[in-house]
Amino acid sequence: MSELSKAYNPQEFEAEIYRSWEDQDLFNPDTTHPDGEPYSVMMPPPNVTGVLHLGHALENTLLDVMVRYQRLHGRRTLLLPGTDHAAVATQAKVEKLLIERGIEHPREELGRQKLLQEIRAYAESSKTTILNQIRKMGTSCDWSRLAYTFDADRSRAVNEVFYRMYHDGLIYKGYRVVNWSVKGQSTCSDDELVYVEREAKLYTFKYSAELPFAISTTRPETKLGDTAIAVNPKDKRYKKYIGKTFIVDVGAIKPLKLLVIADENIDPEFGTGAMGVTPAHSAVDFDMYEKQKATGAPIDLIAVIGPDGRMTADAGRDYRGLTTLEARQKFVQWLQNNNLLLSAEDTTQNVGTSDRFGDVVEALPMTQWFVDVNAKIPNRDKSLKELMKEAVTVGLDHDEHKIVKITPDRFNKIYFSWIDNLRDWCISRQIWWGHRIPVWYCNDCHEVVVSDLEPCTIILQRHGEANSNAEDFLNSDITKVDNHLTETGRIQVKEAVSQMSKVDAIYASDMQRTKETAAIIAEKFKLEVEYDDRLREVGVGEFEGTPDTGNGFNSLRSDFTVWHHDNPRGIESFDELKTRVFASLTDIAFNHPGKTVVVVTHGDVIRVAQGLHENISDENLFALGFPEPGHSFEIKITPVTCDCGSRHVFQDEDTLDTWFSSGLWPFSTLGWPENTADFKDFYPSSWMQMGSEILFFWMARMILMSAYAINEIPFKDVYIHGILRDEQGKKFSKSAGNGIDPVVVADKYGTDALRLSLISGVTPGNDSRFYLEKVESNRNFVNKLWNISRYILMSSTAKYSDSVAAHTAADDWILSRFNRVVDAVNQLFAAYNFSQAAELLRDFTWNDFADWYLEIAKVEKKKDDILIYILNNLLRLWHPFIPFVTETIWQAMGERSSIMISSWPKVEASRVDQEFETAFSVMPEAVTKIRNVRSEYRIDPAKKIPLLLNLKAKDTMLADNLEIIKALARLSSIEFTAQKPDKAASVVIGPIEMYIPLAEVIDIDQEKNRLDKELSATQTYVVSLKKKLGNKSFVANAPKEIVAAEETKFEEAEQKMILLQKQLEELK
RNA sequence: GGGUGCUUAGCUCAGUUGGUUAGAGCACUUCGUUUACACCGAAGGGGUCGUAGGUUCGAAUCCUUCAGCACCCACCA
Repeated sequence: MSELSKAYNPQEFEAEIYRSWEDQDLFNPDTTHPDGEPYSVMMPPPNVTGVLHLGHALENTLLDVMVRYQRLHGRRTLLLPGTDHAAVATQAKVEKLLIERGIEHPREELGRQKLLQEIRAYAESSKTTILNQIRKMGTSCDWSRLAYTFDADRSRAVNEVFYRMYHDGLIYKGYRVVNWSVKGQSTCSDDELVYVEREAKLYTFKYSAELPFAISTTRPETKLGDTAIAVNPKDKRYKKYIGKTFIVDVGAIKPLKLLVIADENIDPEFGTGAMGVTPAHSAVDFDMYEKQKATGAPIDLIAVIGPDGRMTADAGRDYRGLTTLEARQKFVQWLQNNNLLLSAEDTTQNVGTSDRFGDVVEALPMTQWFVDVNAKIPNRDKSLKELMKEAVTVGLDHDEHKIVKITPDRFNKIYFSWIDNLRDWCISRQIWWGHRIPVWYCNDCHEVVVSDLEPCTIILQRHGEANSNAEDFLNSDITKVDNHLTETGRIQVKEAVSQMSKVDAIYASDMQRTKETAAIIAEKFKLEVEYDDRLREVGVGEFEGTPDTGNGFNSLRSDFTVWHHDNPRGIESFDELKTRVFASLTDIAFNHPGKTVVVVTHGDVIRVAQGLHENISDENLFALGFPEPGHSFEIKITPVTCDCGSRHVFQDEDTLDTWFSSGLWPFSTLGWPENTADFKDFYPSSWMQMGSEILFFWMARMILMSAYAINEIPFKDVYIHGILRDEQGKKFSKSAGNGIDPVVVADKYGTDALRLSLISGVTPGNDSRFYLEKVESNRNFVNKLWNISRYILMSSTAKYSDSVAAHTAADDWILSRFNRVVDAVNQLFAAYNFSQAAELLRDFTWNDFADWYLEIAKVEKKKDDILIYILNNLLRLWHPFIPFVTETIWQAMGERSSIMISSWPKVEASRVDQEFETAFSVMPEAVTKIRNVRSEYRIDPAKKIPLLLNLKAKDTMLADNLEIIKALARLSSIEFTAQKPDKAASVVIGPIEMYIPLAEVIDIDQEKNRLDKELSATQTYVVSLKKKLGNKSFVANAPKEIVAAEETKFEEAEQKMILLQKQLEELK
């Protein structure tokens, strides 16, 4: 043991320990506790492209503390790790990077497949980073079950739920007002909006001079699309106009027909009390539009703003093509010119901005996919909304086992109010990075096909560089077998192969260069190559052997119309090429559903292949790019057949809201919809944990999805944590520049210290602060524990035993204390008070154990077995919080298997004796008081001094433990006396009087002063107790125990007071 | 506009169903190389628990008022 260094150096151990846990497969519940009671937690998946920030570090710590605690209890504990593809966030991020690289319009310039490829590549490389950072935090998650919201298994779950919901009538395609990000060219959900307060002008105007009333707006330009005027039905001023239609011409393409309608929500006090209704550009107004439609007095809907953020043709000749801001100025000017503008007041308003793209979101009417939260689910007579409510109140189907318990429970209220205001959930997005909506449209009969079939992933691999590429000549003649791959080409292919992980089949064009390419791939995966002549390069006709560049083939084909349907100079027409390529790939997809297939082929074929199942014109299709030699594209083709028998379909272009897949996380991670063993064992999960900010995004959706798809709650308990703030209480953010990288902190102070710091001060649902002083303090503690262990291991030879015998009072005391601590820690864990549990342990470790018991042990000796016993158990209590240092010490103690899979200490109730603990407390008290006197009289700490005790002390624990007092207070002798000596400092503890003869340093005045101070404090106390006990109501009403306790306190205090008075007397 | 949380020592926070002379860590003061630890040890100073009321024998704790701070929600056009 002597080789342990004086200070604990975490860098020396942490990485190695984590590796050894992984090597022993200790995170896998099947390895460690195959027969235990299951306990499962799904890690909230961080974004693939993210880097670990303090929030993640906190989550990981909380999860890991809990999970290690459960594992120590012998449960079959699973912490399942994963990442989220984070649709919008990731695409926005990669697009930004591409723009920085000079690609100004990534979507237009790269096209769908190529952009997806860029995003995928970025996501994959980034994923490794965050997963390694999670390892760094010491998180004990089972890497063998790693999941990703965008992998094949999770995609399957997504499609399955979509399929079911669609057929249950819960998913519909509708034309409604949605939130539209012009910058992102996509919808976003209500929850993805960030409201920003900004200055605005509130304009009040009349549509025309004839109109009897004015309206107010902050967005005059939208008024070009107004179709109604809403007033409060009780508003006397306007009542008479309700039902009337006014025709006004404000410059839009045609005069506006404005119907005056009644709406309860109109506040007569606001503005003029009349509101211009713009159904196309306000969700609220759209509701009125729907209502009017239902009541048989429909109003129009005129979209005056388009998806490009500019005014449409319907806005009128003068406005068409203007930005909204330009249109606003113009319209206001027009109002002014016509004397219609009554006022323009400054005001502030909250505008919704896109969470990810940052631009102000427009409300636009569009056809999108929605989840209907109010429709009854077939055969269940309940809506999704109702299920979401049941899950946190009475339990699903009134089953009390199916209740999600939220900690802290005040979040229930917030959750309910959110549900009450929930609108149908817009789930379609126009970005490309995400789960493609599993809907196809038949090109032949135009029916909609919704399929739950698994897609075939096709890697379109272009052959490596061949002679024809290197030397620039065209080759589509199959008989020409001397066109081999070049050395460069072979290297390209080998590089490509190294990127492929799982391949189930290989198809290839039967030309020489593709054959050679396919052979290299086949070799790695030990597969036979299937050749398909439909995958050959486009026929170049008369141009065989001529250069690819220049005036030949290329210039001929530059006019698409020439060869679209025809074969000029013998070249293959686009129609022929497309037909054979689509047919080949369709066959492949139908033969390999759910599999990954490599298709080795040529540039033009790959170009065309991208159009399979896409609604894209031939011209645009041919305008797409294709990869360089040796590179590849990946497409997914689902083997869909329309009811009419046609396979000629194209897929809906939209992707799903990322929260659709996140909502499935609790069960998609376990292999659902397969009824896997994991799903049976670990579902519903035991605990879920999240920040309050994603309560709605995520928790609500998980409950919705689980209740719908499985009729089960996703997790039993959900723990809401707050966010971390800096020392000033500010949020950590890039813009504020106050970011702290947890990995850097872990490197410097150790992961254990970081973990302790993260959870310290954390209480359920509340924010907490994080700063480096905290980490430093915890680093110090870790070092303290290290040194406690070092001392015990160096000085003791005992072997650990479960049963130890107490020999002295100190032994009984520490064992009683220890067992009480275990009990208290258990209770704190049950209440999710991790911070307090750690604090309690720290207090016990540092004060009781190190400062007192260890010091006593140096005096009493022969305590090896108890020291080892406490240390061993203490390490296990600490392990969930500080896994690395506890494992390091554990191994140093000679334990063979990991502390991770040891067991949680049991409370031995028989060891607990609180009365004894109280009686023992006289010991530290006496020592402290003597030290106090020494300090006050500035006695050299090294000098030993004598002590005298009054005879009463003989009846206390002091008398039996004089050696301890002597050593800890550095005394030369202890004797009993009936009389106070002269020139001595005196101290009172209960009935005990202690005298320290200090002839040479004693100062009567100082001593008087000292005693006086204590006496007056005691007197005040005695008086207050006397008063309390003199209060008849108190004695009559307070519980007997309380009164008795107060009486005891009074007697003790009075006794002390008398003794102090006596001592003071003697000084005079 | 509605809602939630917070306000306790210089700082960061504990304080369980109302009953201890209100606690901890950091910081501060004084002292200290006694062979586990200076990332340490010893001793000490420091709070009328945001304000004003109320309930109670008894309030940091329960109720009400007000103030400040933070956050969430909302269609004031």
